[in-house]
Amino acid sequence: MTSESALTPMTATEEDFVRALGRVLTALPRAVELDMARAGRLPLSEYEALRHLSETENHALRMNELAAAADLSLSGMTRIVNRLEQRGLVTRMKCAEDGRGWNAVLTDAGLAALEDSWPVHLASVRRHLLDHVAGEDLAQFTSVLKRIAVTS
Amino acid sequence: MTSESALTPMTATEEDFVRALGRVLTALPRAVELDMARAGRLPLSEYEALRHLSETENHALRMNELAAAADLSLSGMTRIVNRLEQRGLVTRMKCAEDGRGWNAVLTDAGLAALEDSWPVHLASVRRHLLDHVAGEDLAQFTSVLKRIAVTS
DNA sequence: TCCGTTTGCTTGACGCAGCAACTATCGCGG
DNA sequence: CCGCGATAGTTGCTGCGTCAAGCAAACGGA
Repeated sequence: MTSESALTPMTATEEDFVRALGRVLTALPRAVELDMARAGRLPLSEYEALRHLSETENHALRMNELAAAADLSLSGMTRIVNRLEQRGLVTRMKCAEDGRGWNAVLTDAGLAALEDSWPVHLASVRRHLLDHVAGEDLAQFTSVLKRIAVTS
Repeated sequence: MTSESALTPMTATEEDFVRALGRVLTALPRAVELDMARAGRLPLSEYEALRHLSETENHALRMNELAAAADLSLSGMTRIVNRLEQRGLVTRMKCAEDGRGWNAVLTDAGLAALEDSWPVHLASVRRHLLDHVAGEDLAQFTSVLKRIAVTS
């Protein structure tokens, strides 16, 4: 962010690309969120949290791991887990090895809610995203996306 | 969203792609926003609003046009313009042809703020995004992105 | 010309996420 | 074994953006 560099303005192609991406950035999560809401399923943030839990051995994760996995601040994740806990989809269990730590643990009801939601989520992602990239080189896209996501 | 279809689960490639995109979706705007904040410049939402205004003939847009351009709800744009107006970066002028309408008009101070911010914005976008797609086929990406963004 | 509907915008209430500040625990150096 | 910095997590505060309700102007039919 030092301003010593020349700062060539964007080319028309770059400009076009950035704007198109910007539009996807706002439109896509909104569309999926809407589909989930309309179907009376979990909001995306909660869905993602439960999904990450469901993917571990013991259906449990430390708060900070969960936050990192979901790309959320720790405080944000605290509030999500609060909500989930109040509805019985998750339990908090003190971490045995580290007295400061807490594990968010998926309950049976949580797993059920996740399984109830995933078809809606999948259909939405298919419709809004995957259907539009059919026939493209997904691996190529993925590698580019990963490079982008890596940056500070 | 009708559940009649078979709902094939994602392949590993698709899964990977969706996750990578998800990460960019959250990380990229956050990174740019942070750069702007650290440099003491405009937040992204205000920057975009001013930018859209600056791109018109008379540096003015109706509220609903501005909201649509920025992919924001009308009420959201009302609040942004409120903020901008309080700081003198924008003025509201009653629309001549339609008594219900208001134009958001870029002031000199607004233009100055925009010009002050754009190098930071550009550098940030270069660093977080464009640098990582150098040598790729941007036009191809753009066309895919546009297809995605179109969906309901 | 008058009334009902539609449109443009604002406001109120709400929920969400982030940062900063705080508490509690850990673990290391002396 | 004490003290101190680092780490885990929660809470207060704030800003932002959405939806729903409200208000005012415009339009269109009778």
